[in-house]
Amino acid sequence: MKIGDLAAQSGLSPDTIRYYERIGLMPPPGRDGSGRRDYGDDTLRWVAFLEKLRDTDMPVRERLVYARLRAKGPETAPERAALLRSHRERVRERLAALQAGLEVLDSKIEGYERGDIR
Amino acid sequence: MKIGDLAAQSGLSPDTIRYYERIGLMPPPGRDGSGRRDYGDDTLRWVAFLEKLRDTDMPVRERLVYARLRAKGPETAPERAALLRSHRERVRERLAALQAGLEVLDSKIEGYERGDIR
DNA sequence: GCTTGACCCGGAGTGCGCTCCAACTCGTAG
DNA sequence: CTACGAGTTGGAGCGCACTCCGGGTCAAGC
Repeated sequence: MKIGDLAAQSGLSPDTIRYYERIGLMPPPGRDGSGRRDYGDDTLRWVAFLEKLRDTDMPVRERLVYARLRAKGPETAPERAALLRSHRERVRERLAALQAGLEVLDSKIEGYERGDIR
Repeated sequence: MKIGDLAAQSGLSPDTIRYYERIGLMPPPGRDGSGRRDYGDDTLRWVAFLEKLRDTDMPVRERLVYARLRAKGPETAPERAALLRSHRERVRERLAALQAGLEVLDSKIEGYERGDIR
Protein backbone atom coordinates (compact mmCIF):
# COMPACT_ATOMS: atom_id res chain seq x y z
CA MET A 1 0.00 0.00 0.00
CA LYS A 2 1.52 3.30 -1.12
CA ILE A 3 1.10 6.65 0.51
CA GLY A 4 -1.59 7.72 -1.95
CA ASP A 5 -3.71 4.68 -1.18
CA LEU A 6 -3.33 5.18 2.53
CA ALA A 7 -4.28 8.82 2.05
CA ALA A 8 -7.36 7.90 0.04
CA GLN A 9 -8.46 5.29 2.55
CA SER A 10 -7.75 7.31 5.68
CA GLY A 11 -8.84 10.72 4.53
CA LEU A 12 -5.50 12.26 5.44
CA SER A 13 -3.38 13.93 2.79
CA PRO A 14 -0.01 12.45 1.81
CA ASP A 15 1.59 15.60 3.24
CA THR A 16 -0.15 15.06 6.54
CA ILE A 17 0.94 11.44 6.63
CA ARG A 18 4.56 12.39 6.03
CA TYR A 19 4.21 15.10 8.64
CA TYR A 20 2.91 12.56 11.15
CA GLU A 21 5.85 10.36 10.36
CA ARG A 22 8.31 13.23 10.77
CA ILE A 23 7.04 14.12 14.20
CA GLY A 24 6.88 10.50 15.27
CA LEU A 25 3.15 9.87 15.30
CA MET A 26 3.49 7.15 12.74
CA PRO A 27 6.28 4.63 12.64
CA PRO A 28 8.50 4.82 9.54
CA PRO A 29 7.05 2.37 7.05
CA GLY A 30 9.03 -0.04 4.91
CA ARG A 31 10.19 1.08 1.50
CA ASP A 32 9.71 -0.57 -1.87
CA GLY A 33 12.49 -1.19 -4.39
CA SER A 34 12.69 2.44 -5.39
CA GLY A 35 12.54 4.04 -1.98
CA ARG A 36 8.83 4.68 -1.72
CA ARG A 37 6.84 4.19 1.42
CA ASP A 38 5.00 0.91 1.54
CA TYR A 39 2.38 0.43 4.24
CA GLY A 40 0.81 -2.68 5.71
CA ASP A 41 -2.87 -2.98 6.61
CA ASP A 42 -2.24 -2.57 10.30
CA THR A 43 -1.22 1.00 9.49
CA LEU A 44 -4.74 1.74 8.41
CA ARG A 45 -6.09 0.65 11.78
CA TRP A 46 -3.54 2.75 13.61
CA VAL A 47 -4.32 5.82 11.50
CA ALA A 48 -8.02 5.34 12.09
CA PHE A 49 -7.43 5.28 15.81
CA LEU A 50 -5.22 8.36 15.61
CA GLU A 51 -8.04 10.10 13.83
CA LYS A 52 -10.45 9.16 16.57
CA LEU A 53 -8.06 10.72 19.05
CA ARG A 54 -7.82 13.81 16.89
CA ASP A 55 -11.59 13.93 16.51
CA THR A 56 -11.87 14.09 20.25
CA ASP A 57 -9.40 16.99 20.34
CA MET A 58 -6.42 15.18 21.74
CA PRO A 59 -3.52 17.51 20.90
CA VAL A 60 -0.74 16.25 18.67
CA ARG A 61 1.69 16.33 21.57
CA GLU A 62 -0.38 13.93 23.54
CA ARG A 63 -1.04 11.62 20.62
CA LEU A 64 2.73 11.62 20.33
CA VAL A 65 3.11 10.44 23.91
CA TYR A 66 0.64 7.68 23.21
CA ALA A 67 2.42 6.75 19.99
CA ARG A 68 5.76 6.54 21.75
CA LEU A 69 4.33 4.32 24.47
CA ARG A 70 2.82 2.07 21.85
CA ALA A 71 6.13 1.90 20.00
CA LYS A 72 7.89 0.99 23.23
CA GLY A 73 5.97 -2.23 23.63
CA PRO A 74 3.13 -3.99 25.40
CA GLU A 75 4.50 -3.30 28.88
CA THR A 76 3.39 0.31 28.50
CA ALA A 77 -0.25 -0.72 28.35
CA PRO A 78 -1.08 0.61 31.84
CA GLU A 79 0.35 4.02 31.00
CA ARG A 80 -1.54 4.13 27.75
CA ALA A 81 -4.73 3.20 29.55
CA ALA A 82 -4.15 5.99 32.07
CA LEU A 83 -3.59 8.46 29.26
CA LEU A 84 -6.80 7.44 27.58
CA ARG A 85 -8.74 7.60 30.83
CA SER A 86 -7.68 11.14 31.53
CA HIS A 87 -8.38 12.12 27.98
CA ARG A 88 -11.82 10.53 28.25
CA GLU A 89 -12.53 12.76 31.20
CA ARG A 90 -11.77 15.82 29.13
CA VAL A 91 -13.93 14.55 26.31
CA ARG A 92 -16.83 14.17 28.73
CA GLU A 93 -16.36 17.73 29.88
CA ARG A 94 -16.19 18.97 26.34
CA LEU A 95 -19.32 17.05 25.53
CA ALA A 96 -21.12 18.70 28.42
CA ALA A 97 -19.96 22.17 27.37
CA LEU A 98 -21.06 21.54 23.83
CA GLN A 99 -24.45 20.35 25.00
CA ALA A 100 -24.82 23.44 27.15
CA GLY A 101 -23.91 25.57 24.15
CA LEU A 102 -26.45 23.74 22.06
CA GLU A 103 -29.16 24.54 24.56
CA VAL A 104 -28.26 28.20 24.51
CA LEU A 105 -28.42 28.13 20.73
CA ASP A 106 -31.79 26.43 20.84
CA SER A 107 -33.28 28.99 23.15
CA LYS A 108 -31.75 31.89 21.25
CA ILE A 109 -33.15 30.56 17.99
CA GLU A 110 -36.50 30.02 19.62
CA GLY A 111 -36.38 33.63 20.76
CA TYR A 112 -35.81 34.75 17.20
CA GLU A 113 -38.64 32.56 16.01
CA ARG A 114 -41.03 34.01 18.54
CA GLY A 115 -39.83 37.41 17.44
CA ASP A 116 -38.69 38.63 20.84
CA ILE A 117 -36.24 41.23 19.90
CA ARG A 118 -33.76 41.50 22.66
CA MET B 1 -17.08 48.90 34.59
CA LYS B 2 -13.44 49.01 33.48
CA ILE B 3 -11.72 46.54 31.24
CA GLY B 4 -10.14 44.73 34.18
CA ASP B 5 -13.50 44.15 35.81
CA LEU B 6 -15.01 42.92 32.58
CA ALA B 7 -12.03 40.63 32.17
CA ALA B 8 -12.43 39.26 35.69
CA GLN B 9 -16.14 38.70 35.26
CA SER B 10 -16.03 37.25 31.77
CA GLY B 11 -12.91 35.16 32.01
CA LEU B 12 -11.36 36.82 28.99
CA SER B 13 -8.09 38.69 29.31
CA PRO B 14 -7.97 42.46 28.77
CA ASP B 15 -5.80 41.80 25.75
CA THR B 16 -8.42 39.51 24.28
CA ILE B 17 -11.16 42.05 24.94
CA ARG B 18 -9.18 44.76 23.15
CA TYR B 19 -8.48 42.30 20.35
CA TYR B 20 -12.20 41.54 20.03
CA GLU B 21 -12.87 45.24 19.85
CA ARG B 22 -10.19 45.75 17.19
CA ILE B 23 -11.60 43.11 14.93
CA GLY B 24 -15.16 44.29 15.47
CA LEU B 25 -16.55 41.52 17.67
CA MET B 26 -17.29 43.96 20.43
CA PRO B 27 -18.66 47.44 19.89
CA PRO B 28 -16.33 50.25 21.02
CA PRO B 29 -17.30 51.08 24.57
CA GLY B 30 -17.66 54.55 26.01
CA ARG B 31 -14.64 56.16 27.61
CA ASP B 32 -14.27 57.72 31.02
CA GLY B 33 -12.77 61.14 31.71
CA SER B 34 -9.24 59.96 31.07
CA GLY B 35 -9.87 57.92 27.96
CA ARG B 36 -10.31 54.51 29.53
CA ARG B 37 -12.87 52.02 28.36
CA ASP B 38 -16.02 52.02 30.41
CA TYR B 39 -18.46 49.18 29.91
CA GLY B 40 -22.14 48.83 30.72
CA ASP B 41 -23.73 45.67 32.11
CA ASP B 42 -25.22 44.70 28.79
CA THR B 43 -21.66 44.16 27.58
CA LEU B 44 -21.31 41.33 30.03
CA ARG B 45 -24.32 39.55 28.55
CA TRP B 46 -22.99 40.01 25.04
CA VAL B 47 -19.56 38.70 25.99
CA ALA B 48 -21.14 35.70 27.66
CA PHE B 49 -23.04 34.89 24.50
CA LEU B 50 -19.92 35.32 22.40
CA GLU B 51 -18.21 32.84 24.66
CA LYS B 52 -21.02 30.36 24.18
CA LEU B 53 -20.53 30.70 20.44
CA ARG B 54 -16.81 30.21 20.89
CA ASP B 55 -17.41 27.22 23.16
CA THR B 56 -19.34 25.61 20.37
CA ASP B 57 -16.44 26.23 17.97
CA MET B 58 -17.95 29.00 15.94
CA PRO B 59 -14.95 30.57 14.21
CA VAL B 60 -14.10 34.21 14.89
CA ARG B 61 -15.01 35.13 11.32
CA GLU B 62 -18.50 33.88 11.76
CA ARG B 63 -18.96 35.44 15.18
CA LEU B 64 -17.93 38.61 13.40
CA VAL B 65 -20.71 38.22 10.86
CA TYR B 66 -23.16 37.74 13.69
CA ALA B 67 -21.78 40.75 15.54
CA ARG B 68 -22.09 42.95 12.49
CA LEU B 69 -25.69 41.87 11.93
CA ARG B 70 -26.47 42.61 15.53
CA ALA B 71 -24.85 46.02 15.26
CA LYS B 72 -26.89 46.74 12.17
CA GLY B 73 -30.17 46.54 14.01
CA PRO B 74 -33.23 44.42 14.76
CA GLU B 75 -34.18 44.03 11.10
CA THR B 76 -31.31 41.57 10.72
CA ALA B 77 -32.92 39.13 13.14
CA PRO B 78 -33.90 36.62 10.42
CA GLU B 79 -30.35 36.50 9.11
CA ARG B 80 -28.98 36.04 12.59
CA ALA B 81 -31.45 33.25 13.21
CA ALA B 82 -30.40 31.54 9.99
CA LEU B 83 -26.75 31.82 10.99
CA LEU B 84 -27.45 30.27 14.36
CA ARG B 85 -29.51 27.50 12.83
CA SER B 86 -26.77 26.44 10.47
CA HIS B 87 -24.25 26.66 13.26
CA ARG B 88 -26.49 24.53 15.43
CA GLU B 89 -26.44 21.88 12.76
CA ARG B 90 -22.66 21.78 12.87
CA VAL B 91 -22.72 21.61 16.63
CA ARG B 92 -25.00 18.59 16.46
CA GLU B 93 -22.61 16.89 14.07
CA ARG B 94 -19.66 17.70 16.27
CA LEU B 95 -21.55 16.33 19.24
CA ALA B 96 -22.20 13.09 17.40
CA ALA B 97 -18.54 12.77 16.38
CA LEU B 98 -17.44 13.40 19.93
CA GLN B 99 -19.82 10.80 21.25
CA ALA B 100 -18.57 8.29 18.70
CA GLY B 101 -15.01 9.08 19.79
CA LEU B 102 -15.99 8.61 23.39
CA GLU B 103 -17.32 5.16 22.64
CA VAL B 104 -14.10 4.20 20.91
CA LEU B 105 -12.19 5.42 23.94
CA ASP B 106 -14.41 3.44 26.24
CA SER B 107 -13.92 0.24 24.36
CA LYS B 108 -10.20 0.77 24.01
CA ILE B 109 -9.87 1.40 27.72
CA GLU B 110 -11.97 -1.64 28.43
CA GLY B 111 -9.61 -3.61 26.22
CA TYR B 112 -6.66 -2.44 28.28
CA GLU B 113 -8.49 -3.30 31.48
CA ARG B 114 -9.20 -6.81 30.30
CA GLY B 115 -5.59 -7.03 29.30
CA ASP B 116 -6.10 -7.85 25.64
CA ILE B 117 -2.89 -6.71 24.18
CA ARG B 118 -3.49 -5.80 20.61
C1' DG C 1 6.23 64.65 45.24
C1' DC C 2 6.84 59.95 44.10
C1' DT C 3 5.62 55.31 43.53
C1' DT C 4 2.30 52.02 42.18
C1' DG C 5 -0.96 49.86 39.42
C1' DA C 6 -4.30 49.94 35.95
C1' DC C 7 -4.95 51.39 31.67
C1' DC C 8 -3.67 53.19 26.67
C1' DC C 9 -1.79 52.09 21.72
C1' DG C 10 0.34 49.82 17.62
C1' DG C 11 2.64 46.19 16.30
C1' DA C 12 5.37 42.01 16.78
C1' DG C 13 5.48 37.26 18.30
C1' DT C 14 3.55 32.57 19.47
C1' DG C 15 1.82 27.74 19.12
C1' DC C 16 -0.80 24.64 16.69
C1' DG C 17 -1.51 21.74 12.90
C1' DC C 18 -0.97 21.32 8.94
C1' DT C 19 -0.05 22.68 3.76
C1' DC C 20 2.59 24.00 0.01
C1' DC C 21 6.76 24.33 -2.69
C1' DA C 22 10.89 23.42 -5.67
C1' DA C 23 13.64 20.29 -7.45
C1' DC C 24 14.32 15.78 -8.03
C1' DT C 25 13.63 10.33 -9.16
C1' DC C 26 10.99 6.47 -10.81
C1' DG C 27 7.96 3.14 -13.42
C1' DT C 28 4.58 2.73 -16.89
C1' DA C 29 1.74 3.81 -21.15
C1' DG C 30 1.57 5.48 -25.80
C1' DC D 1 11.87 7.89 -26.46
C1' DT D 2 9.26 10.78 -24.06
C1' DA D 3 5.63 12.38 -21.36
C1' DC D 4 3.09 11.63 -17.22
C1' DG D 5 1.76 10.69 -12.68
C1' DA D 6 3.06 9.43 -8.28
C1' DG D 7 6.43 9.47 -5.24
C1' DT D 8 10.92 11.64 -2.66
C1' DT D 9 13.30 15.49 0.42
C1' DG D 10 14.00 19.69 3.41
C1' DG D 11 12.26 23.74 4.39
C1' DA D 12 9.18 27.72 4.00
C1' DG D 13 4.55 29.51 4.60
C1' DC D 14 -0.15 29.83 6.34
C1' DG D 15 -4.55 30.70 9.04
C1' DC D 16 -6.32 30.93 13.40
C1' DA D 17 -6.84 33.05 17.74
C1' DC D 18 -4.82 35.04 20.62
C1' DT D 19 -0.74 36.94 23.64
C1' DC D 20 2.94 39.77 24.69
C1' DC D 21 5.73 43.92 24.54
C1' DG D 22 7.56 48.66 24.85
C1' DG D 23 6.73 53.01 25.81
C1' DG D 24 3.49 55.98 27.33
C1' DT D 25 -0.57 58.37 30.50
C1' DC D 26 -3.14 59.00 34.59
C1' DA D 27 -5.36 58.93 39.57
C1' DA D 28 -4.79 57.59 44.10
C1' DG D 29 -2.22 56.43 48.30
C1' DC D 30 1.84 57.05 51.31
